[in-house]
Amino acid sequence: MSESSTAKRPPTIDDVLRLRAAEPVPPADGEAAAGEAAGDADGGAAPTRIVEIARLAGVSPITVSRALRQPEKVAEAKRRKILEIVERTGYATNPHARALRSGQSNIVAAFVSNLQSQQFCLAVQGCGEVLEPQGYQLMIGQTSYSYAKETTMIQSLREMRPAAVMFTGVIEIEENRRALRALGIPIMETWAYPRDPIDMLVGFSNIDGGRLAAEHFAGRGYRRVAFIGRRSGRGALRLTGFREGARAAGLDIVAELSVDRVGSMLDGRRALGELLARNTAVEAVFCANDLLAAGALLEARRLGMRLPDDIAILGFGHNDVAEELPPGLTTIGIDSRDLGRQAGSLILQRMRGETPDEPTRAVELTLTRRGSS
Amino acid sequence: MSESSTAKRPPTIDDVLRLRAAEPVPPADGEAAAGEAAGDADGGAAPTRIVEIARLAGVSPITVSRALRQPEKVAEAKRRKILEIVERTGYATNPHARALRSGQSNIVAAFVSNLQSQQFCLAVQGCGEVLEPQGYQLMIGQTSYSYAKETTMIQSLREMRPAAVMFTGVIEIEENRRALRALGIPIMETWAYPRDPIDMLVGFSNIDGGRLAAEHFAGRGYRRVAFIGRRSGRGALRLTGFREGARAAGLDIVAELSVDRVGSMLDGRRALGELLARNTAVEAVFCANDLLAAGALLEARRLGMRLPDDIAILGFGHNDVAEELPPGLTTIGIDSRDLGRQAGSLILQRMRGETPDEPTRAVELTLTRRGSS
DNA sequence: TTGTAGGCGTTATCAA
DNA sequence: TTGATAACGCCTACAA
Repeated sequence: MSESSTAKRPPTIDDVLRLRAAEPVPPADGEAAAGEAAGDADGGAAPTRIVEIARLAGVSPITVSRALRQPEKVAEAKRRKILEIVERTGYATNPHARALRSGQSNIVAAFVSNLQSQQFCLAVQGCGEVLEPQGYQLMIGQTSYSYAKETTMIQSLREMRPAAVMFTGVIEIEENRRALRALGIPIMETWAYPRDPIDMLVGFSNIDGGRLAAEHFAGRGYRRVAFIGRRSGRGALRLTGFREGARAAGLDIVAELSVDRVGSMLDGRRALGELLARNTAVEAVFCANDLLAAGALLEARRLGMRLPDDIAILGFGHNDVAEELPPGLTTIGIDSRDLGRQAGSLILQRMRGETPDEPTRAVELTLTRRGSS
Repeated sequence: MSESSTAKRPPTIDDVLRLRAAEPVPPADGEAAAGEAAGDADGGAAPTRIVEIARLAGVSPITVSRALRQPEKVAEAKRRKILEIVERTGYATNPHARALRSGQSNIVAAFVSNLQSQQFCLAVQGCGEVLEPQGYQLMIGQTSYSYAKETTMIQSLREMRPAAVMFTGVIEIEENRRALRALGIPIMETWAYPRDPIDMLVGFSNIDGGRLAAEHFAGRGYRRVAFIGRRSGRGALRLTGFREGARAAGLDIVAELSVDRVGSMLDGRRALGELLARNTAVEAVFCANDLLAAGALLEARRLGMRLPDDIAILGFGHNDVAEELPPGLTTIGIDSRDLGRQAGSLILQRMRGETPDEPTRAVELTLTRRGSS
């Protein structure tokens, strides 16, 4: 994009001004409190142990514990008094002591393939919305689409001892699947629809997504179509479905271009350039994700093509920035936040010892048509 | 963007196909292992207590503990043997027991203003890169630019008892600042340069950023300039600097448009439309963040304006998707991942009981010029 | 350099 | 419905 060079992909920097940010030098103040172990703040230090509450309430510690965890087992009056004291003093249970004794952590680990992905983050947010009000905390990690990293993270789960784990994806490596099962905690996979989820699943069929893309193209009257995407993971599934759909509808797949990275507009741009250079008279392109599609769309327009007449572009993933690009990107996707919420509520049920009657769920894929197709 | 309607902001959906994703129904398998407490997996269950390692190594538990935490205090041979056994058996320390006894958690809480922000996520990733190899785990929360949410989260920190906290922002509310100090743990603020950080800071001056914007416009010969951004938080600081710089350079600020949301292309688009409707003969617009700038840029081009001749646009934040938009967005920003790394290493020092000699650091602001200015 | 004794704060278990 | 007792697994303090 930089300058007018079109070949160079890493956007060259035309002009860089450097400025050492220097507001009037701040005194290295504020150090006072931090660093010490037990900051005692403003006098009214909150109690740190359950016995202190017990003393104030005139009951035994275990009763306070019950009032907090199983309120129904404590007499109305006592319970009210205890909770009032807890509230007033700002007492907070020590989660480490609790986890140690009960074997129940309040941490739920969430692994995203890529923290930069809007949709994955939305799913995690949705999951957090359900779990946090119940006192659980999400610990977020990134697998970076790397099996090695995934394996490392799963190892570290053994140390972390979370109450449950969720992934924005499915675990393919058998060894990792075994390791996860061995944790003996609820496991949530998402974003695909494998036959044999490890434990619970809120997913959708990427193959169906690809098929839907082909059907959409067929319905709009395009016949010469192409695919841009990764050849592994979900990209491969979307391609599989796209091929099936194309065959069924009698479309010609004139090219399948593979890219290495996920979420790269530049790769999409380059791939479209390459596709056009092949002179395949392609009419419509399905990109396995929205950022690739955004790159392709920008490149097409840069070359003076009109969408969708000269070429149609279809993305995947409901990325709202990409979809804003004129003339609007048609895209297939799911409601990621809702997926996250569903995942969260299943996890919650499982953590409570209930048995969800439907531990494997499918969410709806939708195609949103805009100007690009 | 939808259809050809230009007024409606929430992109209308032209056409929605629904498809119940239905791969061949998967057997609700995989349930087997999960749900139970102590999954005993494949026979070779890893030891869960330090005594088991001690027994295998023929030493006392405390020696194993030392070999793990303070290896230099254990004789070479014993240490090697112990670590070999730990490695081989896959023993993992129970973090809860450890935290309970030592008072040292291995959890670092990180709060981002918005999980959807590429730059904030990058900073968190950078911080994690430094902390994770040292055995710390990042727990990520979102404050949603809401003081109320911020207060709630800070409350929950009392329960969580992390080893340190980092924010992609600074804490303004005095009550929250007090509450944080009272935690007695290292606190890291970022993304601004206040005079009185709570504890540690890796930041930059948003005022300088605004000033830099004005200077850039002056240098390029624009005189009639405008601002689009929030009137609170960092947006307000950037505006302050922009005003100062404009005054110093003799520029006319012909308009200051405020938006309510952060990270909204639509708001940027609308604001630019409004600005142009005012007929102020504006030559250059500084948008307080890149997504606003992207919206403004798209709107300008939709109206057939050429950049930068008809209008120049300057963003803030180094968002790489926004900056890809033709003709390339000029933007001011920092290296967020590096900021995160610096923050991480300061936090690390503090957690180790060292006293960083420079607990308040400034990172470099850079202006990257592309086609839009 | 290694070990012994004991407690961190909570909750499971059993008894009243 | 409430309480006494003990134990979760580790590490601090002190001793050898």
